[in-house]
Amino acid sequence: MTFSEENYLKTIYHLTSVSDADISTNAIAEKMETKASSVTDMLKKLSEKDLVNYIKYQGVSLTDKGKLAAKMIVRKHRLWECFLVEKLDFSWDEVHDIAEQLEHIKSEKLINKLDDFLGNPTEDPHGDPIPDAQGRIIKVEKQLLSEFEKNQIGICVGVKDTSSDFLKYLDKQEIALGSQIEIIEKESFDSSFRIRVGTKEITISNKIASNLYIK
Amino acid sequence: MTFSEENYLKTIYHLTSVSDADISTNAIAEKMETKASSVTDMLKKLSEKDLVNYIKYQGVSLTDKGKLAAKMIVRKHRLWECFLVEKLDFSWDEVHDIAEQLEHIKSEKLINKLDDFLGNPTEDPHGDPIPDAQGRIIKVEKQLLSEFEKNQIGICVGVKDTSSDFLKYLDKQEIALGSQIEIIEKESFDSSFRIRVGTKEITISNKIASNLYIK
DNA sequence: AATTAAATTTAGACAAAGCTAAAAATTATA
DNA sequence: TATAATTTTTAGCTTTGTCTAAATTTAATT
Ligand SMILES: [Mn+2]
Ligand SMILES: [Mn+2]
Ligand SMILES: [Mn+2]
Ligand SMILES: [Mn+2]
Repeated sequence: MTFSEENYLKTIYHLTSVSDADISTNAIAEKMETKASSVTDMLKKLSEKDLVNYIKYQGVSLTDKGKLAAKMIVRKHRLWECFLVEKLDFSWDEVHDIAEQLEHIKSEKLINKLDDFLGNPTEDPHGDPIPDAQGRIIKVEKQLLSEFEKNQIGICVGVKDTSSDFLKYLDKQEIALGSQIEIIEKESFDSSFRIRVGTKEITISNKIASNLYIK
Repeated sequence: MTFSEENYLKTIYHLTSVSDADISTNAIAEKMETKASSVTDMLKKLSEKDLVNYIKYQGVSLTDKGKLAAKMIVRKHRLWECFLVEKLDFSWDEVHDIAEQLEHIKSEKLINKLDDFLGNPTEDPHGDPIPDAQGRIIKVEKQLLSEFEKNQIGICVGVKDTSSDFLKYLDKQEIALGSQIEIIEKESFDSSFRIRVGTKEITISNKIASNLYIK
């Protein structure tokens, strides 16, 4: 499988996890910053290899084979992110681009040994689940902070937006995975929040609250 | 720089280290298991980028820029091999092919952090030197076992042939980097050797002796 | 020196993956 | 329902890196 094929599978996998319905050509093109015509070409190719179910004009979905392949790429991506953060001391906003490269390294033995070396983690540095060697995922119950109400208390367990900018903002506010967050006030006008993180009280916009997963 | 360009540079670098003279198109083709015409095409491209000095029909050599680039790829290859052996517990005959992939990962920060994580090793699992971030190499004095004479004693510090088959043979004979080797007898008829490795006495062919570096 | 052999380059073709522009199908709207 | 807007596909072209076959250059041998 080529890098490009792997990237398409991964993108379809990620789009599926949010919408559930069949994925449109344009949605893939937009996410991958490529042209719809290129997507069509690749969908034919993936369909030929039985990795996706593709009907002209109707969108695509992953076959079981394609889904497993996608999960293995996600597994590699997230394990490498763990390695970079936990062993090489990278910060969580620096690892994604490097993992985008490392996820394409082909060696089952390597990834399984890496998994063991890291102590078989179930989540990556952004709180996202790591599929095991069989593609199984441990789902963790979590809600967006924006769905919380006044006086509720939770633990930050993940981020929805994993952009470097957002992660650096969280660092600045001293919000990390494991931080306790208490809703002090919810402003009805703009849906912003007054929250307590550890000992500090801060105000965050609704956009921020909509990208933080809490349990 | 593409994977392919990197592989050509690396090949030219390795061929240079044995012959010193300009490298021929055919030598590159043979080493890379490709066709001479493909090599010619790539040499033009590398020459255009000032990575090699290339004169039609006359062979190539690396420019300073090309040599440094090649060294950085070799650096990555050998550091990853160290990682695989020392941290992930691979054996020395399993790591080359995986390192062939990992050597193309682009991130200076990654490779320098990996270097630190490994304790800044100067040699890879096969006894080959690891260039530092500036491309400097610590040369170690070493001779082929085949050049040794009766009664001489030395330490195994490297292998010339790094094929899996040869490395597995050495494992079987319990010869590893650091093993003490004493020449008991040199058979003049076929240039085979009777040697002592640790407590054991074994006979090795000249071909074996010509692929073991001793200090 | 002339001829032959070997090495190297050129010419032309192909597959992968991308693009633009035009055609076709689907969806939305009047 | 007919028309317009949007989405998707097709057709044709480009780049990268490879190949085969033919042409050219260099090296080796009479
Ligand atoms: Mn990531
Ligand atoms: Mn992640
Ligand atoms: Mn190697
Ligand atoms: Mn090595």
